[in-house]
Amino acid sequence: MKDVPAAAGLPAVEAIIAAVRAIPRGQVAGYGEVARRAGLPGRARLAARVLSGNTDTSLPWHRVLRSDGRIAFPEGSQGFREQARRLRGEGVAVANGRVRMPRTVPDLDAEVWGMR
DNA sequence: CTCATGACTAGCT
DNA sequence: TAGCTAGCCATGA
Repeated sequence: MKDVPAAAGLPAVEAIIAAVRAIPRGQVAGYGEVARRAGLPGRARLAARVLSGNTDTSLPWHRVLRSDGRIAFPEGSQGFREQARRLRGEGVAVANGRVRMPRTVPDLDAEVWGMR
């Protein structure tokens, strides 16, 4: 595992931290999305690295998932269980290692009928 | 510079 | 939905 640059003042890292903090309770976001919001498009892996090195317990890292809505840890690992536990604690449904990602169609009818 | 390693993605089967 | 593959970014040996 590579170490995250200790310099806690790096803009990129801070931006990512801020982006993660910005995720509302009970909601989730992908690594790529977080990176993009931090002004770092295409740096999904950087976001992952930052989280892996993060130690701040107040950081809602558990709200960050992979693009397919799955937890980024290997199933059964401690990190995996911890993340799943925290998510459920916020009312997020976690089934078989994956989370219901906010599909563009929370309501199929509205989408089909062009209502919104 | 090249190679290896990730809490990653997107595309194809 | 599940597997595989190739591409990407950043870091360290």
